[in-house]
Amino acid sequence: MKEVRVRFAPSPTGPLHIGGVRTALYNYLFAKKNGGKMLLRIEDTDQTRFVPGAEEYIIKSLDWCGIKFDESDIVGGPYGPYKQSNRKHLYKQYSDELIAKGCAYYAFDTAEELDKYRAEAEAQKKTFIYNAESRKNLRNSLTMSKEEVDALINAGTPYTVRFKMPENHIVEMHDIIRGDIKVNTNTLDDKVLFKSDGMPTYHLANIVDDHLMLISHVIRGEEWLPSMPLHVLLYQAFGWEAPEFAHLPLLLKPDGNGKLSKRDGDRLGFPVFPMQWENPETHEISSGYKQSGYYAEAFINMLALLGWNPGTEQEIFSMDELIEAFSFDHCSKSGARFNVEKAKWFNHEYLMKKSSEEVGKDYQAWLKAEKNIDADLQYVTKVAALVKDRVNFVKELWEQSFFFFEEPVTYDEVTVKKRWKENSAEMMRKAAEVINGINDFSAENIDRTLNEWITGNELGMGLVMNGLRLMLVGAGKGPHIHEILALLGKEEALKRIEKGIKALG
RNA sequence: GGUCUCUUCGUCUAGUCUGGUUAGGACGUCAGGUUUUCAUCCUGGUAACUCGGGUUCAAAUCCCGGAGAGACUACCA
Repeated sequence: MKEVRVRFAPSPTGPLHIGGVRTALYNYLFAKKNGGKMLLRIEDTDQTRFVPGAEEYIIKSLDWCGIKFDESDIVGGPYGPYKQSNRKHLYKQYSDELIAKGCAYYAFDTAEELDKYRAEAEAQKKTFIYNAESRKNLRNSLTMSKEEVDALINAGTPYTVRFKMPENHIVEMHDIIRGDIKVNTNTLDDKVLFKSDGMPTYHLANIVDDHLMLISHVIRGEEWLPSMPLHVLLYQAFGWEAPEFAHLPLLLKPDGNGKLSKRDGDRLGFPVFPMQWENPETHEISSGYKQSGYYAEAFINMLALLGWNPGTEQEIFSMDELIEAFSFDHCSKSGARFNVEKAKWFNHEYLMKKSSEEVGKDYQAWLKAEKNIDADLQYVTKVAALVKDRVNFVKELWEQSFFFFEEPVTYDEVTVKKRWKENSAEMMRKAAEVINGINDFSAENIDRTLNEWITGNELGMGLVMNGLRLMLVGAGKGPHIHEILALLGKEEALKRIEKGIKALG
């Protein structure tokens, strides 16, 4: 097998959404699995759709995901430049070559004229197609004399170059995921290859660049399947060997129908973008996985399993494990509906696997940023160790551990009603005495001492423990009492008990 | 409308090539257990082969036909 070379080729027309990230991921996994190269090519042939910051956003996002390129304008490479606007000068000769070979022709129809034809056809419930039939009646180099054409071009008349689609020819193609596909060229149209603004269209630039960059496998979304015949025909017209194709299933909306779009995210309460994006024009902010608290590893793991499976029951994969396991044999053909709950579960799994130190560090930063609390790292790490298994995200840690950072201000009404009995106050005074008497204030020792005291005096475990919880936490939740006591320290604990007794009486 | 693609639990999917499974797993959900609390966790349950024909002793799996869904249908990618 020849060297595997794949590319991810986004258009910088906005932020990359998770479908695009997955396409990049599968390209990356396939390349690495096969010891090949992965390159990034920016396809910015449409100058009217340029969005400032989009290219930088794409690069930063993929970097966060851990998808690294072997060749790009950033890291360099022997086939650059890797941005099509910087390759502009390359394309015209190929368009000329096709015309010389009789595979393409000049067309002088203006955009307005074509719009008019489409509107007229639509009025009769028909579709206007620029093809072998209609091109006979349109203004192009197939209907005009050479002199006429030369005169128009020399006069600077705008023109496009169109592919001359062969008539009644069956294009036989093979897709790695979908198998054999046949299409009759009569259903296809004469696509524009070269625009009147001097830029190639996607179709031309894509084929030329893939050829020049020695791409072996084209791995892209299913939305490209309809242009596959044109692309195959272009390779044939040039006399080039075509790469292999793999068209990936689409990512669908979690509700309703259709493919996932940029607007779905914040409408349904989950991000569609890897990282937060601010629209440079409207300054509207779209949320991102990173900012929502997802770990990149969890995000990638979740995305990898949307449309691919290992064939085993393993679900948690590191990037290296994904590379090892990846194969198109286990890619599905049908679109995958995105599921937020499962995404959260993945993050939960990764959060549990992380060390308390790591989670503690993130939580410490969160506390500073969100609550303006300067917490000691050692202390936060201990808190994280106690509660990290209970949440999906670092930001949810607060809900489970706020009482380690601030004393209770209110006491949960339902819990008070249920747990605070007539003799509770008296019991808490006694408990405070016992706690005050503990010298070795370790969780184990507190646990033992409290247990001995309660069982020895037949006081009722629930009465004492639930009462203490109310004093220390202000609610009926949290880790074991002895753990809370040990972390809070004797002084703080006693203070809270005293305060609680006063408050609840 | 036309062309192409797709179709297994609510969702992601295994199984289809090489017919014979109690159609498996995960998320969700429900129940139970653990826990002095809440959560986590553990155990169990729930729930699917798009429909109709055909071939066969036997069809999710092979064949034919319908239905539904999606993508594309720009001098956008």
